[in-house]
Amino acid sequence: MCPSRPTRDPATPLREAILQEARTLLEGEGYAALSTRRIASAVGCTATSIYLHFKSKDSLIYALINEGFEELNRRVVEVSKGDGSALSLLRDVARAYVDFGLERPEYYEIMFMLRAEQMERYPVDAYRRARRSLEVFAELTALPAQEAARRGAIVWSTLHGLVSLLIAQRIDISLDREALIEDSIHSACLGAFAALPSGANSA
Amino acid sequence: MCPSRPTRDPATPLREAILQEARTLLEGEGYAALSTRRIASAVGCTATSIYLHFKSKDSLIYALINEGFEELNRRVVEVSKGDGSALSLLRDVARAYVDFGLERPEYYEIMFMLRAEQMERYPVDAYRRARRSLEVFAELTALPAQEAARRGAIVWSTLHGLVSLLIAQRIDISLDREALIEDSIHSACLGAFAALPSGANSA
DNA sequence: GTCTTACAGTTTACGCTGTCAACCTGGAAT
DNA sequence: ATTCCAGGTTGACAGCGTAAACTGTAAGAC
Repeated sequence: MCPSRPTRDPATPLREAILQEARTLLEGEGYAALSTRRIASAVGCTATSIYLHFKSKDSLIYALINEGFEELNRRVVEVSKGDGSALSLLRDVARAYVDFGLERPEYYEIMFMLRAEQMERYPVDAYRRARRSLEVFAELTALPAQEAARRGAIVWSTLHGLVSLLIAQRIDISLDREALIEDSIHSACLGAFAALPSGANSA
Repeated sequence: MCPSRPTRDPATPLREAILQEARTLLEGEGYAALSTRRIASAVGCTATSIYLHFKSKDSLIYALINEGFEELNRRVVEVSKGDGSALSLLRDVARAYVDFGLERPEYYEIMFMLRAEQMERYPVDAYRRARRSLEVFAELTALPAQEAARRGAIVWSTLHGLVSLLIAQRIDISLDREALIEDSIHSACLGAFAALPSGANSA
């Protein structure tokens, strides 16, 4: 009758409560603030209880990463279904990608800026699904598979460079941010369609 | 007369020995392996002794970051002094940047892929020097300052996207790596000189 | 109605991290 | 001879991820 510890709401199962708190913590204080003990104390359980529902801290993070990919995929695929020229569609999709990164920087960070090597192996099937957004870049080039894959990678890496540097606040703040984004997207799309040197050695 | 602990060589001062061991550890096992206790035990002193020579672990890392920037700057500035058209010079400089990242991935990681927010404030003067390489991108465009700065940022972010994704091994390994690099560099240089939408609102 | 089993938590503990405060020690200066 | 100090050590603290052992409780079987 005198619960010294903040007993949690038994209505929502613990797994969901943990995920919810992890989301809150990630969005509010960033990846660095995500610790099993902080999640547990906010949720009202012990740190080790998390391991009853997640194999490891990494696998909990992967659950969040998956949610991020679901939203990114949803946004990108939706925009890719619009009408217009391939170029203007690609531009819209690129814009959607950048917007996602800037609107949900904490999710972008765990999805794309975490060193993969030091994390447990990302489940293979999840990985396939995760890359869906990136395939859209390739498909929109309407090129043969191999060439398209390379062009898609170029577009993606260009946008990723922009987003990751903006998120990390490494870009000179005196620059006109919106103009930079617009120009970068334009440049990325150029890279998708322009004549490039390696055109010769594509199968 | 029976030194149970591996006594260090008193010829080299401790500060240099710590730095040397940090370099070795970084290059051999990556940033994640850099811990004060590992450095100390390899050097033959205690972890707290590191704080006699560095304000914090972060400031030790900054020393390594500075070394990285010195090498990058040296490479980039050297190449930028070559002769050839602005476009071909920019391409060479871009190549030098990418090569640095791929040849010294551990340094590239601490220089550009560490989240700055969670680190102590980077010393301002050091920061100015650090960005020297990036200014070269801007200068080579031979445009008015503000426009050049934006174009330089576009080139940089494009190359950074490529390098960081390659280092993190996030790019489909079935892609022809060399062709991807070549095309990306070409695309980045296009972005420096092509007509871009925001040309109107540059002062 | 009691015994068994399984689940869903907790407690405790281990080894790791960065860092601080207190202590020690040898040599130079007074 | 005494003092001072630079340059080290020891020990500790708070935090981390996580493994092992323990506990309470609910459902099923006899």
